[in-house]
Amino acid sequence: MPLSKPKSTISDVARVAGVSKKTVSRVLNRSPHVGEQTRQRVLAAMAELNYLPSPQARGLASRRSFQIGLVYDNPDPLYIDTVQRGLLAVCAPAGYDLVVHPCRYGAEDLVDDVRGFIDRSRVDGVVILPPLSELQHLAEALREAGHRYVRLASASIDDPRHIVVSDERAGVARVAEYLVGLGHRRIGFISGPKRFLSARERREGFEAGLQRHGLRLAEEWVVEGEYDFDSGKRAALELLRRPERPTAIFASNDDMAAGTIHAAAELGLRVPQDLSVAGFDDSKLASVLLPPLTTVRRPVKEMASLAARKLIETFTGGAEPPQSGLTIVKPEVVIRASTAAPPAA
Amino acid sequence: MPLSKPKSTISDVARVAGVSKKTVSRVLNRSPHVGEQTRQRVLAAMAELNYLPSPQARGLASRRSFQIGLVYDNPDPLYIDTVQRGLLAVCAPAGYDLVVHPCRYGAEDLVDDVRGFIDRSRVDGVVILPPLSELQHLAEALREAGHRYVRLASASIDDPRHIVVSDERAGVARVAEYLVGLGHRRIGFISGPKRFLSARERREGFEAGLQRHGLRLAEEWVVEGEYDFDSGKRAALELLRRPERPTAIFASNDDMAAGTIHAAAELGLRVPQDLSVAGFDDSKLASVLLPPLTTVRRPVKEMASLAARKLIETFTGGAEPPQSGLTIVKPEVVIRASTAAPPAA
DNA sequence: GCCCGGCCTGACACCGGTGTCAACAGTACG
DNA sequence: CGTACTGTTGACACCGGTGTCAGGCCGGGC
Repeated sequence: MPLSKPKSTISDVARVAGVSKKTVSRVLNRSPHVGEQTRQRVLAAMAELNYLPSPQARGLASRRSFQIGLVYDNPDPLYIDTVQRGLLAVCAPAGYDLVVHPCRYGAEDLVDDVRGFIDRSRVDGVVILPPLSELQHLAEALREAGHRYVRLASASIDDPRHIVVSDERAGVARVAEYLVGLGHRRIGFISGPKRFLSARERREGFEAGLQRHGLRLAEEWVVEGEYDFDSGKRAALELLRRPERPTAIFASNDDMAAGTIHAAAELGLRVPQDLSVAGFDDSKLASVLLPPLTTVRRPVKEMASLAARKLIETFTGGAEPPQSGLTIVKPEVVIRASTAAPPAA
Repeated sequence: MPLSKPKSTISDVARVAGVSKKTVSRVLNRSPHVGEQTRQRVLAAMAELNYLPSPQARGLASRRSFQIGLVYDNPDPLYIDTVQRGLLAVCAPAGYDLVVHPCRYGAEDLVDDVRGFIDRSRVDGVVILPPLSELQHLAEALREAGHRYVRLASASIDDPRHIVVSDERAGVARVAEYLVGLGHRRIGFISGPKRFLSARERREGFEAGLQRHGLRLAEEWVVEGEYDFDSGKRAALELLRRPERPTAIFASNDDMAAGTIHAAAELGLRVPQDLSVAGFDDSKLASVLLPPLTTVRRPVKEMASLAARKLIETFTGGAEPPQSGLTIVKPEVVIRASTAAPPAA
């Protein structure tokens, strides 16, 4: 079987354009010190020969791979997919490819795994998604090894140049206010595992929202789940079997909110007439559930694009470009049919 | 900021081990013609220096990138995620990285886009997912360009060495038989867009299943959807508003099945008492829907692993290894609460 | 008219591996 | 004992770019 057609090289282009390899290289890298006519000749030669530079050769000589890595362990595939598209929206035009590296949050050798990935693949930098992005020691290990990275996270836990933050606190607070506004007073809260920063952020945001209306979240209205359907259902059943039943439940992600809806059905409660349910993520689930779920949407794709831009900036940007300060995006509440006013007492 | 620590190179290893670069290279590539003691010395030196070969240098010299590409345009993120993990399960141990390249099925310049991706990134080969994998002209263009690829598809449409097939016909046939076995006779069928091979395959499978019980699928029981929630809901409403209402509906994927459940709810029909609903994909939706959805599960991860294995085989395998014949996997029916016997007449 | 500095350009080494080919055992064979 | 292998090893060019540095050209200041 024939290999791919013989590709033309920089030398071919140089010959056709009547210049040196180095000058072609300069054109390739948009070096400013190239005469306009020369540039045009080179560009014409490139076009004529259908020239594409070899990333390996470029990488070898310049110690850059023109690839960035995505490091994650996230249970929500839609999130991953959206992030990948958001990254590529910036990477592709800039000539970068995306190499994916899923790994395990709880793994003993997580740090070695990630460092090994970067060292082996020679990606120019990595984007780290939550919950991995919350691991301070991971980030520090990478920093020490001299690797470039940008974290996506739910709160500011890093140098502004290495992080994109979604202000989940504010988003969740808004849901709390919305529920209170509907008239709810007995509101259950299903939290994520406390070991995750995101879980703590969401809880704090919820409390902040309640406080703004003079209410507070009593400890007994909080049950901890594991961010998955089953734990959400269990937590909801626990809340709903209390003598004084909540009229609304906020689950810290959509999977647990789905579990809550199932729990309600099991107890013969109608959503939203008897119980309002809200979630977090605006996952695919949310719109397809019955009833469709009120939830919080983070601009995931935009966050990813911002992260890619930040990362690429650190490669190309000469000095420290201070224009890229702390990047914060604001989630929004998506109101659907799973929430309504509480039943008349 | 310091760049990553100075990496050790093959020359360092050679010096420490007291051999030539070439011998180190041989050890690296598992060449059989290396003395056992020499090999040990080299391995020891590698370990001591914490040596990792540079993929760019390897790639430059050997015209291989040790990366494979994933080319797709699929609306189901869980599918993508599962495929990625299945590919990596094989790629990682073999020393390959995965570069992702989502693209648009309907795009004018799809072929150029994909070829451009391969040429620019220099991936050693690509895996193509449905529905892109159904595009004959894409595969042919790649073959002509001398690129390696493996397709994942729902029917055999290529040289066995370039495809992994899931026998969706058989899977759907089994659902049909299952519904008939429950006692259903008036069964609606929501098909995918006819332009997709997968859609046609599923329909044929369904008809085959019915025929096995002496039944046939009347044209008026078939409505075409677009594989998404809304079109599924519309199609179901159309079926359910007929004077002679179906007692069961098979939707060609889970999103449309979810739409069907919503349609039933809108018409005041209970699932499964008044209407049985079955889908296809076993997406995340399926288990979380209320009621949970009877559906068809393809072993997606395994398919992806097989595809990766096939692809890598074509790089390394010397001659044509005939052992890798046509690879067919069988989907299975997952029975959940959305299906039951039809209501008594 | 001369010198200086800035802008363009090219020669050449080098990045870190692999392919080719030849040299050098050691062994079996005639 | 010479010959022909087979198996192991190294020298060296080369893959296709980039970094360094030097040189030629030009305009402006003295």
